[in-house]
Amino acid sequence: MPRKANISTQDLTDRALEHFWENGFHASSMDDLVKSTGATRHAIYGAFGGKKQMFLACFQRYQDLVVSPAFAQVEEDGATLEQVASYFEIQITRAEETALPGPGCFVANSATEVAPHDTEVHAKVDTHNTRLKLGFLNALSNEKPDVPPEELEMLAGLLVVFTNGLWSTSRLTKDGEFLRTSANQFLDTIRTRITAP
Amino acid sequence: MPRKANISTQDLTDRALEHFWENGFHASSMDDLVKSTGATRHAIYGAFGGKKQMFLACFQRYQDLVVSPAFAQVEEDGATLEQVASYFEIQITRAEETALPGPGCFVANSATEVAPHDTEVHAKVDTHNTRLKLGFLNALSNEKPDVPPEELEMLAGLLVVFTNGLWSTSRLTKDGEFLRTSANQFLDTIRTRITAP
DNA sequence: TTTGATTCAGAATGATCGTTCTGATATAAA
DNA sequence: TTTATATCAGAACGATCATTCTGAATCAAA
Repeated sequence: MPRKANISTQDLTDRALEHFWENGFHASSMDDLVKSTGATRHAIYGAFGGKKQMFLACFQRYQDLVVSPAFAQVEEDGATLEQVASYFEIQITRAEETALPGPGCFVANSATEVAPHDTEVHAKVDTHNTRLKLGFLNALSNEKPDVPPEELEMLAGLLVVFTNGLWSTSRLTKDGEFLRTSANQFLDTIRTRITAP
Repeated sequence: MPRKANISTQDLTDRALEHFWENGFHASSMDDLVKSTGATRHAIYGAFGGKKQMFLACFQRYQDLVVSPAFAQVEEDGATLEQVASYFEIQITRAEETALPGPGCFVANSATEVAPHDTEVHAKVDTHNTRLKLGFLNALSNEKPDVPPEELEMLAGLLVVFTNGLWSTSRLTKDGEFLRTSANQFLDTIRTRITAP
């Protein structure tokens, strides 16, 4: 038998993330993960300690690899709804280039599959959603600083709800253009709302 | 004459539905289901044939017991966005009276947890979402018959996306009032959109 | 009552799970 | 080379899963 190549923990995490993302936590057995990562059980348990800890590492990796690169622009000082639109566009394009219907959002999936029965994952999902809301609020208050803060907060919450709905839908539809127009139309309704008297 | 069962199949389904709804498919073991339904394994396998078939029966029961009573009004001939608002109100109130964060929507949960790896469940989820979209389209076209049909269809799709987002959020937030205002504000933006030039 | 069918509670079964262990093999320093 | 360490492939382990089976208990009809 040919000996397996040594794999860095980061590569290992990347490959595990891909598998968890596609299949979820429960449907990913250690046998599957050994096969799809190309690592040995020894390497996996040495690097993470167990399946659950590997999953948490993948959660963090997803933030760094997928969420942050697309969402950082929304969190920047001068960001407006244009950056929010760009965030949606990036994610939808990525989904189109990968698969539709596709694996959706790793965090949103974890929210329904794992979080309800695991406090650690629940906390991580909460943190992510708070981050989204604060980012959206940043963009909204730059877009229209004169709108009352409580209304902007409400709209930021609305955007988080809609985002979750988008990823949910991306697991069922093969129509990327529908996701795109949904996002754009929704942003349009937000825009007209804060522009109207 | 066959002996009368201690638990009717419908009661059995109701109790199984409750457990599946709260815990999902993978986290519900047959041991759990035997305990929570009060039925024997013999009764369960006799009535359904297996875990998966019992789950599908619960899926149908959820439509009849939860979806239809709330959504039928949206599908009626004269329905407008007022009925859509009432649909959201009913579901949010039920969630508040049950638990928040709560089990969300059985269909939406199945969509992320089961559907991606099970064609039968996938088809049932698709059917449900199509039903939602057609209902919303019915209400929208009654509300403003003069708006171009393609725009109404787009808005109906938007409503489905938002609905999925709402149930997703209801699994994380304990703030029912936030769900309520989100739904109402979103409906408001839809209303102003089809009223504006 | 007796009989035969039916449902009971729970043990048995075989598969699969996450995790640990074993013995072989490669690598690096001497 | 020799030796020590690290990593390999994969078997072994105990727990748990869905499903089937067993024998006692219950019921309907004779």
